[in-house]
Parts: sequence; structure tokens; C-alpha cells
Amino acid sequence: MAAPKYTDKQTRIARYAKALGNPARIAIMEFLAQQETCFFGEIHEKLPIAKATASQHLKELKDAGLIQGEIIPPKVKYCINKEHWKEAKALFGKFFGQCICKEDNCCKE
Amino acid sequence: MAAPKYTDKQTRIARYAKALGNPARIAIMEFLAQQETCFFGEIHEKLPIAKATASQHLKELKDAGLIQGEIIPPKVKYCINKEHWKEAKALFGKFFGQCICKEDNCCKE
DNA sequence: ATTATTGTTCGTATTTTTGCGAACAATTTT
DNA sequence: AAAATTGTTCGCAAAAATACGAACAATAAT
Repeated sequence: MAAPKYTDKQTRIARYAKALGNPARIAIMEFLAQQETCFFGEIHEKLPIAKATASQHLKELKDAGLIQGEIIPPKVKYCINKEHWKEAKALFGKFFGQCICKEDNCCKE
Repeated sequence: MAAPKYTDKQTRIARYAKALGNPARIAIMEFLAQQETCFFGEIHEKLPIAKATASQHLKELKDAGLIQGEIIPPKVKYCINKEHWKEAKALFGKFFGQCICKEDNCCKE
């Protein structure tokens, strides 16, 4: 180990990025983000995947903190976790704002 | 398949997110983004990983389009791919800007 | 010519991810 | 009580990601 471990911020942004690193999960997040309030219903009907697979993706988004779900049988209420959404937004914002290249083609001389 | 396939944008943002979904790759990107110009040198020395592993991560970032490398023996020149960086920045910007929840706690009533 | 430098590729092993159907749990409807 | 609805969990399989050391290639330095 020639260098220090990763920072907390690096770990957290990587965690969020990983959770978003699948088109099905992007689609789920986009869908939920466009709901005015929480969503009750069958999310897998909005996606080209099986019920079990959708449930798994939802679990991963939940584990990453991007969404939250509450069981209100026979349905489940899914929502964006606004607090973590904002944190992720800030982290990615900083991440993409940090490039100090002076010109667009600074890397092509 | 109960719904249409994913859109191009969904696929692309997921691709970028996946590439960023590892702390080592976040660290590499942050490091490169903070260079004024391109970097010649041993990136694995900046990270707590082996040479071979660093090389693999660099390859993945390259495949995802986030960086570019040019061989100038005995070293390699690594740079942010500014064009794709900007695309990713825009995609994530839109993604995180789309939540229409009206209040921070709209999902907690 | 030999050695040192720099980074990739190969071979390998382990773990994680992805996806599905079937079975299950909890409630609502009939 | 039986059937329908909704979503999770289980068991499985296939694919991809993660990480490493060792071997290799290509040039530069001695």
C-alpha cells in the first residue's frame, strides 16, 4: 500500500455512482423523481425486467440511501430519499466542477 | 418485456456512473482533474493499489470515455477526456435537477 | 549490450452483480 | 374461506468486477 486509503467523500460518491451504474436503476430513479409525491404501484411494469429483478434493484437503491420504501400492504410506497439525493447532487456537482483544465482541448496538444 | 428498453441517455449516464462506481477510479479522476495539463507518471503511486490494478482501472475509465491516454514511452500521458467529461457533467446535472418533490420532506408525510 | 524504467497483459482466484422463475407472506376482494 | 393483488425472498446460474503477482514489451540510461 503505497498511498493513503480513500477519503470518506471518495467512498461516498463511488457508492452513489455504483448504485446509479445500471440503466434499470437510472430508469427507476428518473421515474420516482418525476412523481410529485411517493409512488404506490408496480414499478416493474415501467421497466423491461422481471418483478424479482426490479425488487432487487429497488433494494440496492435503498441500501445506497437514494430511495426509501415503506410497506403499506398490499403495496409499497417508494420515494426519493431527498436528504441523500441532495448529498449525492452536491458530491457530483463538486466532482464535475473540479476540472482545472484551462481549455477544452488542453489534453490534445 | 413489459416496457420499452432504456433510452440512450439512461444507458449513457449509467455507463458513466458505473465507471465512477469505485473509490479508486474516483481518486484517479480527481487526481487527473486537478492537473493543469496531462499527467505523465505512475498513477498507482498515488493510490493504495497494485500497478496492475491501477492499469485496469485506467483501462475502464478509458473504455467509458472519461479519460484518454497516449503512449509516449517509457511513460503514458493521461488526461481527462474533456468532451465526455462535459457530457457526463450535463447528464448528471440534468439527472439531479429533475426531482419535482415540492418540499424536502415530501416523502415523509 | 545490459540494466533500469514504465506500464500493459496474462493467468488466476475471489467476490459481486445481474437476472429469472418459483415459492412465499400479507392484505384485499369476492 | 377462497382467490386475487402486490411485492419480497430463495435458489440458482451466468457474467462481470476486483485484485494481485509474474511475465512481457518498449524505450532510455549506463
